[in-house]
Amino acid sequence: MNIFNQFKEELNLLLQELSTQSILPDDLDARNITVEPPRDEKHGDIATNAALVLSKQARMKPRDLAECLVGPLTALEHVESVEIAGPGFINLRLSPNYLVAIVLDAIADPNGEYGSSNIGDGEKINVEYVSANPTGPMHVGHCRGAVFGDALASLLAKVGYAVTREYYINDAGAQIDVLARSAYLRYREALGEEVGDIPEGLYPGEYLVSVGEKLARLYGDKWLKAPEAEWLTVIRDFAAAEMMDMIRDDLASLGISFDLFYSEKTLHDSGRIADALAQLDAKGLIYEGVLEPPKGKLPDDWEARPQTLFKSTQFGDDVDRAVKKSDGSWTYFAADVAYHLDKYQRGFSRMVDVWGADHGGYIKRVQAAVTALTDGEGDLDVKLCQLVRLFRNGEPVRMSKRAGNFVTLRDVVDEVGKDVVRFIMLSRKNDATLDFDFSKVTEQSKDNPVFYVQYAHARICSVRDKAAEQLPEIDETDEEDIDLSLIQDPAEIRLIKTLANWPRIIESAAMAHEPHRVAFYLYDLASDFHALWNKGNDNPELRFIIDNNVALTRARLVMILAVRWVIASGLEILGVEPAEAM
RNA sequence: GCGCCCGUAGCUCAGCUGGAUAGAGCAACUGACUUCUAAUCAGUAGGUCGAGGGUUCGAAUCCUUCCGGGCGCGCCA
Repeated sequence: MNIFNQFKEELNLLLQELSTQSILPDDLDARNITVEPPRDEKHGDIATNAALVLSKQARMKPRDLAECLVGPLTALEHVESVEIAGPGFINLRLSPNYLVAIVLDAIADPNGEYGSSNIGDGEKINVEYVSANPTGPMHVGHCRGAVFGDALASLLAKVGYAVTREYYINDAGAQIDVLARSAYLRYREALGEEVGDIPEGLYPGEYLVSVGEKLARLYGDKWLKAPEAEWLTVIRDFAAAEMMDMIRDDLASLGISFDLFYSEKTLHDSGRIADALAQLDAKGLIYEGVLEPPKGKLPDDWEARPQTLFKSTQFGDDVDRAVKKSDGSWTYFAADVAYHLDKYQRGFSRMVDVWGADHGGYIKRVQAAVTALTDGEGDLDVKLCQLVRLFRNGEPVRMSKRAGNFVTLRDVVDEVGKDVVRFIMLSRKNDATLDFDFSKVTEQSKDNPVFYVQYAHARICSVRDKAAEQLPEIDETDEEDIDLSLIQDPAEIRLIKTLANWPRIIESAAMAHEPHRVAFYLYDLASDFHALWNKGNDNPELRFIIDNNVALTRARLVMILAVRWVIASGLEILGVEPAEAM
């Protein structure tokens, strides 16, 4: 249920009617018409720009066209008044009783999840996120993309997409050999060898110690004197699997799980990369060539060199891209081409990748590959997550990878909790940097949005319990008998209007791939609720529980329980548990 | 040099894919606690939406040129 969509349908019917009466032309393009809540309450409950958008097509002045619509709109049920404003906006005012009833009934409806919709129409969509190299534990930098991707996936599911959450394991590159060598060193250490400082170029982290110990238990001294060629593959696979276990645990601490972990290595082993590149070749998009040197500062070792290139420029990229290294192996990009083709072949025309902002330069080439391989059928949206800057009491937290004192995802979750991390990570647009202050995010004040929203939820639970205690007869009221027309105060109506907006928020957030809008909405909803609560402090008649008035109390409980429901529903999308008490 | 992202109140940020007089929070000032949790609320003040030009009924939003900041820029992942 979405009252704005509902009125848009009514409006479309009216427009058709005007077409048959030849007041409007037959083939109207109504796509740009919006039916939405006006920014200013004085403009009523629902506003439409229909007359402005259609005036050119209708060859009428906007206000004249609007005049034609006023009559039929006024005749609609529950419409209290219709006004033409400004250049030709049409503002509708609904009867307050109707507005209250339709919103609260929709939220209470056990057969429909208020806010859910089916604009996705069951279409498959693949959301790929995190995809951290399996070479160590996850650090805070991964955190944001992890939460963002997870919440986006939930959001898309909420609007009717068939979502697959996917993690691409980069287990094929040189860094995985480094992991193997690092683990091998720890293996020797576990067998009693003195290894001293970890050499430059290997991973020094303590987390590999237990991997070395496990290897020692598994293989004894079998690899101790063996050349690298003999142990590399075995230890590499073992260590990578160990790292993935660790990463899965880290993700679980954030409440994140995936439908599929996809290994880059399998792309190489199965010949899928060669297949994908052959497809591009068949389309005439692969050639041997020499790239222009980049303008400006040249890399020190730059030299003209023939390469196997993909004509990504044909699809909007800035330069053509190499798919083979000089040793004949595939580039990372080649694997990614095959990976995205594979997603498409698995039925995902729609794909979303969540990357760190430092990968921005990579977007065009992958999109070019998707367009080329799917003849434009596939759609890849890439969402970049900007940096998270850590602070403690306003002071930046210094991190250096070399010193090994970088903050891990687990450190953060252990200190402030999953819910705080998740909410804060979504409290900014993905492409804006985010400041995360350990002291601020655990503060219990409205400066902290997590707390503020949780507090509203907890307060409602508190009222609910209090009401059951104070007015036991309340439960005897039949659901049908609740008189919602008792909800009349302007602050109450404002709250109802905010609730009415929830389906629009979900829908627009999902279409824009912007889960942060949900977090901002919840803050606004909590704010409306807190405002109403405090009006009850000033004016006891506006409290939710009115001792001698069961009917009114009942109606108000329905209202605030609706708020509670929407908050819980929104938090669920964000992956945050609502608090019953604080 | 080129590409992408960003620039909105003193600070941190929203702004519903082009709508009406640009909104919150923090900080500042004024006020509300024998309460359904004051962990909150109400009010005041604060703006050339980086700058110029363009598109149109209408621009913070789209196009263009500058200015300033971030990221990236032939085989890394």
